[in-house]
Amino acid sequence: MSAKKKLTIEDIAETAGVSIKTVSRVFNNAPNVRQQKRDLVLGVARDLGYRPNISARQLASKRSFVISHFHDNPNTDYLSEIYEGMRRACSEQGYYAVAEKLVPQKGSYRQSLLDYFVRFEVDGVILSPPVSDDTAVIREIEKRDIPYVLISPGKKKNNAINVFIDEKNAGRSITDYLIARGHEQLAFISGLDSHAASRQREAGFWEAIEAAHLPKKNAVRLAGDFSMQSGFTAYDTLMKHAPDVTGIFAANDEMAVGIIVAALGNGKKVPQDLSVVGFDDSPFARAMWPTITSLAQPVDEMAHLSTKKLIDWVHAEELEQSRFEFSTEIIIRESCP
Amino acid sequence: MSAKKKLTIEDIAETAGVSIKTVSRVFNNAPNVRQQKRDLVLGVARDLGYRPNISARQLASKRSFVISHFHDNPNTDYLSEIYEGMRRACSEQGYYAVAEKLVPQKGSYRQSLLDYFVRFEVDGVILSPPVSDDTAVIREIEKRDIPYVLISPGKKKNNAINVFIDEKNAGRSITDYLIARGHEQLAFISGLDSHAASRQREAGFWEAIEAAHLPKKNAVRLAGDFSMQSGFTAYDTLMKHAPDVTGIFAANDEMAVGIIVAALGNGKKVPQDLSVVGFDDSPFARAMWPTITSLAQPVDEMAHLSTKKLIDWVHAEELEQSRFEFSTEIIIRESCP
DNA sequence: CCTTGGTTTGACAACGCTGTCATCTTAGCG
DNA sequence: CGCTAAGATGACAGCGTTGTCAAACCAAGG
Repeated sequence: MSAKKKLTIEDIAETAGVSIKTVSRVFNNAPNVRQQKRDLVLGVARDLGYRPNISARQLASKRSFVISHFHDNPNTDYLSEIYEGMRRACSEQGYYAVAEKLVPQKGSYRQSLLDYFVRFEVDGVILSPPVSDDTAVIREIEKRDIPYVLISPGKKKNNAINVFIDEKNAGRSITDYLIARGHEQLAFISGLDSHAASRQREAGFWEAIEAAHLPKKNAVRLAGDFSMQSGFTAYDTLMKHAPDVTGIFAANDEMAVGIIVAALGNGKKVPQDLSVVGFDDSPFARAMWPTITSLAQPVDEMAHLSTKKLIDWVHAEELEQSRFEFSTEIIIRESCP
Repeated sequence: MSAKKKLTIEDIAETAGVSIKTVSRVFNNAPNVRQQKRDLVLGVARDLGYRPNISARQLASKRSFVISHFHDNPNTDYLSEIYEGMRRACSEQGYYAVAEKLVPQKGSYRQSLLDYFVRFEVDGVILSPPVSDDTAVIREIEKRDIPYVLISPGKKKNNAINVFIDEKNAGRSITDYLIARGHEQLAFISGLDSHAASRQREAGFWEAIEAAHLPKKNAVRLAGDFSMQSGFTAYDTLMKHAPDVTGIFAANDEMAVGIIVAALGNGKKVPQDLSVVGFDDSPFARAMWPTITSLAQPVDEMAHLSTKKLIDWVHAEELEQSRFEFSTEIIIRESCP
């Protein structure tokens, strides 16, 4: 219950017997400080429980210590994971993480971004789909020389941090998994063809079929649109045209739910009669029963790493590495154990 | 593409022909400024596009201009809505909205909160369930005299802003709706009894039955646990013991999904043979097909209003009104049109 | 027309930090 | 052992606001 007075850089400087500037250098990881002093200052600061005042830093350095995530994605689960990853990285470095939903106008998020820039200052920006594919937005950010991250962009940019997974490879590996579980009659339920990701996942599917030397006729492709209902419908079609299929790969979890519901309604047991795998590891995959085996992106980790690299970039004024590919993980659950 | 130099309070003072202090007063809505000057300053500021520098404000005023939402709720949809409501209110007043997930230790979020307070300064706090029921957390916040909001708290506090809905009334109104649609044989699927909200919703259910003068035997209650699967199971029980039921009220949307899936599998048509309503208006209610009629809380609005009131409180140093009850809305969809 | 006391306005010193630049050390070399 | 250049350290002036307190103004009463 001690009345902890607010510590300033001067308190630290005084008890460490150095100038405030040296303390400042230590806290900014500036070069040209003897290791011994660095340790001394750090020790004193820790003992006293000192933290630099963000506002004063901002004011003096003209930096904002704010990293902003611009998005427009209805998948709140995805957004939350990104936010959490950002928050951790920011918190480690004394930055603030903020998220802003952009509103499209005439097909671009540009105006919405400009509205934001009038009001707030940011040191770094993170863009997630679909904003990460808005060239007008990217242009505005580059014009201001703000370091930025593109999460899963349609096309990667060299002067930005790109974080992504290999969609094709992911489709390949989950199909490999189905095959490894003994399935030889497979089906792929596609999402909307306009989504590049769906097409790439499908490419992975066919690659796996080929690699396993399964005859082409053992595999079918059905068109879906990412909705539960399209999964439901796909099941009917499947029973009509390829009733021997035992393993299904749906391009997202919602369609997997639809398939399972249809199968259950049709008296089939999942996974005994029919195994199903999804994609995205969404809340649906966890809430459905049987729970759904699904392919997960390490979204939190992607956000964490890229935020860290972004802050490094802010400090270094130079981009070191521009591409970070992440590997995916198959979350094994009841629908295909 | 003009190189817009950064404006300071001095620029405004100069072109308005007043002192910087007067400009400051205007922007802080301080008393004792002649209306005429106030308008003059505001006009000049608008013309030049001036915005006060947040960091300088923070530094000089020792306020942080940060409102923080502490939570630990897996429902990201709910969190996102809160964040969006906060963000709008904050943005209107030049505040930053941040969200922080607290981690329980030994059953309390206290330590996690303290860790945060060591690192950051906040002007106001928003707590949502389950954090809003952690008395140790509330004590820490009160100890620091930080204005705070409790969203849907178990017990309301007089020296805090409480925002909530009347759960019982909500249960009543959605049951009324079922009855109004002509259903006379009803069932309620409960959630976990440990959740006060579930019990209150049920109370509303029975109140509606009584008000409609339906015989008690026309209504049954089945125990669920908020999971999809428990809804699925409940359906079987229902068919065994009360096959005449035509209208079901599930205490949340996930159980409603389970019920519908079971019914579809059983060859029943929803809503023709069986009507189902849920609660929470979650993403499941929108993604399922048939889409699910559900009761929605105005979460965004609740967050927006309470954030606004919270900021008022920060400025006024005094709490005006402590309770804000919100009314709910029935979102009519296909499962009970 | 002068007081009086409240209202309005302004001058100036903080606020806690970083940038700049000057000064002091130190290691390396002839 | 002295000289030099690079490295380490410090003094001090901002950064753009608000708080404090003093000064100027103004209306009303005597």
